[in-house]
Amino acid sequence: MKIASKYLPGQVEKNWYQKWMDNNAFGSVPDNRESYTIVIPPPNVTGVLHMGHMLNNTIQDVLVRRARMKGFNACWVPGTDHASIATEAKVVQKLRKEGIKKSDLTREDFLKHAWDWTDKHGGIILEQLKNIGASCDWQRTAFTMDAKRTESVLKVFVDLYEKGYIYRGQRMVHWDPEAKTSLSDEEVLHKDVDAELFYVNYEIVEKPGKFLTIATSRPETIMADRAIAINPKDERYSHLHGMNVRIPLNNIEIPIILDEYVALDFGTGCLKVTPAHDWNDYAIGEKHGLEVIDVFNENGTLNKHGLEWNGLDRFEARQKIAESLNDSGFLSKVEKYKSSIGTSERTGAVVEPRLSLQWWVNMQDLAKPALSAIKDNEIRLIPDKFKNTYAHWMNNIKDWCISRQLWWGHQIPAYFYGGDDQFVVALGPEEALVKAREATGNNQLSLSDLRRDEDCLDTWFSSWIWPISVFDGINNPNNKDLNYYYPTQDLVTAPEILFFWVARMIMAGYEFTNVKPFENVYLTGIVRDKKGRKMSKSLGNSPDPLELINKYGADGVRMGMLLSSPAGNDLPFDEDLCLQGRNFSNKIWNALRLIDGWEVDESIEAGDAEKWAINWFGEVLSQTLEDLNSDFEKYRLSEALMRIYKLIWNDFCSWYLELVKPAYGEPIAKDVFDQTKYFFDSIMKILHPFMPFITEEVWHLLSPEPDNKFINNEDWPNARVNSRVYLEQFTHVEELITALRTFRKEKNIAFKQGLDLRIKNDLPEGIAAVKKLTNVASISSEWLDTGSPILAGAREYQIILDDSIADISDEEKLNIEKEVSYLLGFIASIEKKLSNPNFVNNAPSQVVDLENKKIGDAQSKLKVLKSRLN
RNA sequence: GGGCAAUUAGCUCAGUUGGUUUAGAGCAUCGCCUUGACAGGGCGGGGGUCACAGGUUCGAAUCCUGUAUUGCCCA
Repeated sequence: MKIASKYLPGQVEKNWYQKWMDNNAFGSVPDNRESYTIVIPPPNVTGVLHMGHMLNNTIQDVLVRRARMKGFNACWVPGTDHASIATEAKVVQKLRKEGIKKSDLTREDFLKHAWDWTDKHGGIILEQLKNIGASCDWQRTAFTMDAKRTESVLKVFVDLYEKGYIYRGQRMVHWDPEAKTSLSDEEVLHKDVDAELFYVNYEIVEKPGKFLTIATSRPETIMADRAIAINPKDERYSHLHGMNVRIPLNNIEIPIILDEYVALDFGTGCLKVTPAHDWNDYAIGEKHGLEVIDVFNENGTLNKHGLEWNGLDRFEARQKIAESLNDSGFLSKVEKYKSSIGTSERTGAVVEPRLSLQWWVNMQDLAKPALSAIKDNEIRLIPDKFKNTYAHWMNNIKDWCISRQLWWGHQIPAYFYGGDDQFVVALGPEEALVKAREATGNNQLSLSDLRRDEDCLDTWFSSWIWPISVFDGINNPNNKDLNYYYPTQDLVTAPEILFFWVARMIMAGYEFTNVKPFENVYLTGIVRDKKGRKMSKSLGNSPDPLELINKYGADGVRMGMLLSSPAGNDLPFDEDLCLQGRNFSNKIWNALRLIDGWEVDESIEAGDAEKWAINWFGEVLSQTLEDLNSDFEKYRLSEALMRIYKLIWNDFCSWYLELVKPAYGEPIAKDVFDQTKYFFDSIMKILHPFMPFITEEVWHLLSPEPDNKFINNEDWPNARVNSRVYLEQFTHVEELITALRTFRKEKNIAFKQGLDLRIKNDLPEGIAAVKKLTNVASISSEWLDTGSPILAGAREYQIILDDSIADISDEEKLNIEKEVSYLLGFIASIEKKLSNPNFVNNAPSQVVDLENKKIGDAQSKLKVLKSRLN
């Protein structure tokens, strides 16, 4: 068969994925093998594949494929997340473009639009995962808002409510004026910005004409001021204790109060207290019994308290009000200063503190087992540097605000039969009615008297039970799948969602199943561009993974990503790495072409060089397999891949194949050929988790297997030998070969011209290999004074040359002199060490012996080099 | 502002409890070679006072202290 000289991944990859699908190659059902499970971090249902997914899912695929070959019943569960706020924002935006306002729609109509959108765009990302080779069990695909998952979420809500963890409370929350919803603490990102500090004068009521100056960054909220606070220790203001001031613009009188919280050195030392619009002011307000006046509407515009600025956006109002204060003489100055503001993780809007009635989960007790699980290594974090951060967060955990003023999500299963505190929590309306009748004692109550809570749940309230709910373990505890696949083994995700998701899954795992949800958490880094910037749509610096796949093949891109992604470290992505991956595919392809072209002759015997090569490579392979086990144990995937890369490119292609390769036109001995195929087969298996497509293709071409048998179902190769005899011999073989190659180069001797090699001592092991790779024509131990000396390691050789080229050139001389001076320096440094009595007396004897050996070796080298110069 | 981590070759990273030659790998770079697997190749080089300053030790990239820079988390 004639195989193309270049490997073209496009069609090969499509063909194999189709065959894998046709044969349900990744399907898993419980059997008597041990299970290995990964649940996918569900991407947003309407999302498209970006580089972060590419990295994350490639890692999962490597782990799953390897587990499959290691004999586990491996199951990778795919699925998507409804992504409440993100999806709702997208749908609102899309409707706006069509001229439809969300506020004009009923909940039902809006949800219909949202489902249409989901049906249209949903699942695209799962199809894209197939392009990268993801070996998911597609029959288990789940969605956080499908029937089973929805039922699970409601059950969990009811359960936690009945246990007393969930409560309703009027509290300060983070408010996103763009999405018009509350947010959890975790959904708020803090950013440093350049802001302005406005110095505003408030007239002192008891001293007309006298003013008190306060510094504020938010003049638009002054109408809601309910006090001016000063530190009781602040002597500058002690004469004002007990007095009042008048708010500019609305002339309302408010008291001057004393509170230790006020910093003496910030601004003027006077703080305007606006309980409705600042977390700290709220606390001060509660302490001093101040009224809470909210000047904003839910979309961040000013309301009726905003006087003439009623209806104006908060930022515009800030400028206008500052101007107005200035015009009326109340503004004394404006200063620039650095400030930190909270923004919504999803919409980017600046969040407002807002007092409102929300649903909360008390986290104190849930956090306890989750904290000790990580602390006691019952669940491993990889890398473990995140343990501290995790512990810190868990120790300072606050209650979780789970209600969102959104429609796309799981509607809260609470039913009101009266006012805000008259409700029941139930799985459905009928059950709610029973409970409501019980609660009221009114049997006349009907379904139409019940009003379901309008809000829906935080997205993470469905994903925190994901490892359980994908196996339907909430609805059917102890079902066969759950018992078999759960707890799962590895979770692969980004550190950014360690608290959002991972910590909460651990809590949910212990709370709802009494066991941990997974054994290990592998935290990937963030994919960045060459300049170190995070890849994002808005920067336009994120390559499209699918285009990369077109260019380099999925295998090439997978390798590119994995080559430089140690756990927990950011990945500075560089397309050149994919190029390296593509080149590697081509290298493998051409090794196959070489073997494919060999003619086998059963009647010939393997030569010494070939025999030596087979023994040597057998040891290299075994050694690599051992090293790989330890790499995987430590989740050092980049190192594992690099190890395989070097095994294939250097050991297999550059050394082994060159050693067993028959001369042009000559046949190869059958046992050498079979051994070579066996080695090739093994290295394809080892590489398969990383580069699934080319390995599948080559494996099938190497020894035809039926199309419905796949390399991923083969056993992972075992180390066959544990000796290191040939590995040790190789050290000197390599030294000698390199020395001879260098010699040829320096003397400008063509490879075709055979060398006459003289050996001083015994014939080294593996000399046949040296002979073959360096074209040594004759070997003898007859030592001639006229021979050109060669040094390989610490051993001496000679090459006999015609007089015409035997003399050393100036260039050679220069090289030798360089080496001599290096050795002299080296010897001096060791002599210094050895002449130090403290070293000789204190260091262990092996260390001292070693230094003596070093010096001996160096001296004999020096001797040879000097003899060459004469 | 508080906490955590990092700093080793042009780039990305290894370097296990301090001692295996004056620190390794891949990529990049430079030179030479290349009609019988592969220029998407082969061979051979060059390149680092291990961020800086102290300290502990016979011995420090490795341990300690401080400084600087960067990143992440939290407020």
